[in-house]
Amino acid sequence: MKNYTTLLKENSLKSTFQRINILEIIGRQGHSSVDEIYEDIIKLHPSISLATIYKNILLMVEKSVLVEVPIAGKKPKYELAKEDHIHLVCTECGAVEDRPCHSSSDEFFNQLSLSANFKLRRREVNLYGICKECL
Amino acid sequence: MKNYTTLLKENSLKSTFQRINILEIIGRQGHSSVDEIYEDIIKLHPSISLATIYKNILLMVEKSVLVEVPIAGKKPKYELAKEDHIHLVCTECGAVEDRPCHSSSDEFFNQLSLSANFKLRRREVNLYGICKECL
DNA sequence: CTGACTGCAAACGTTTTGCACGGTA
DNA sequence: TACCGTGCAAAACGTTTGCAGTCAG
Repeated sequence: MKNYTTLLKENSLKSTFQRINILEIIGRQGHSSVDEIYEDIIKLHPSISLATIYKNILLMVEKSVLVEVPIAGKKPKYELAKEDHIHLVCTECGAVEDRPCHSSSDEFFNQLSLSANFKLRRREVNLYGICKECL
Repeated sequence: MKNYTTLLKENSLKSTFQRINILEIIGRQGHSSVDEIYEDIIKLHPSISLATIYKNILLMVEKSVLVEVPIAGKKPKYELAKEDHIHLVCTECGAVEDRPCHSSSDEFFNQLSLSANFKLRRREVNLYGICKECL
């Protein structure tokens, strides 16, 4: 487990109770929406403001501490920045699972970008379907 | 060019001026947000209601005539349902360009889903970066 | 000690809803 | 003609903002 205080400081953000908690929740849940974070955090810190969560998520996405994961038909989720991976998104229960990438498709995406004169910054692969729990 | 009246009827939707126009705009622009559709449609049909656009987009997504394309940090766009493809999303100007898929990465996604006991329904690949016009 | 961060409440923009009217099949 | 679809206005919702007080460094 990563030290979140250090992570924040490396990105010139002050280490506050609120931020640490947001990061811990996302770290634990894997992928969280603003609401899921809020629901979870008020258990420990009942006076936290939703606005604080919004402000911090915005800030941490800007600083690339967090990554937004947009999901068709749902509110976006947020995850800790980490190496590229694939999302399996369950359209029944909303769960999101990570899977490792595949070097040959990555290479294909690179080539494709190159040939389109496109400066690639981020890849996003979401596979929508029904997870094994929901089947 | 597809006949939109037929497309609507095949999906048991009545063919109205408003729906035809929404489909034509999306067909012409490729990928459109609600606002872009609205801005464009009021030129021809100044009395159209935004609510009508929302209702119809929702309906046509349900009927799989349209597909929602969620985009990190932006409002979602909508495209006509068609065969799988890849999106090049420019983070400068917001343009979205389509590119054909690659059978070997498709095969990888199928295998991955199979091994995860995941019933795959839809693939979504977005590559974020800077397009050649913006470079 | 000082600037950055927080909580609150109000403001804002977007999306949804209910209803009376109008248009398609 | 019977329903489905539309436009309008209001309501609901999610997100952002400004500000006064607080806290981390």
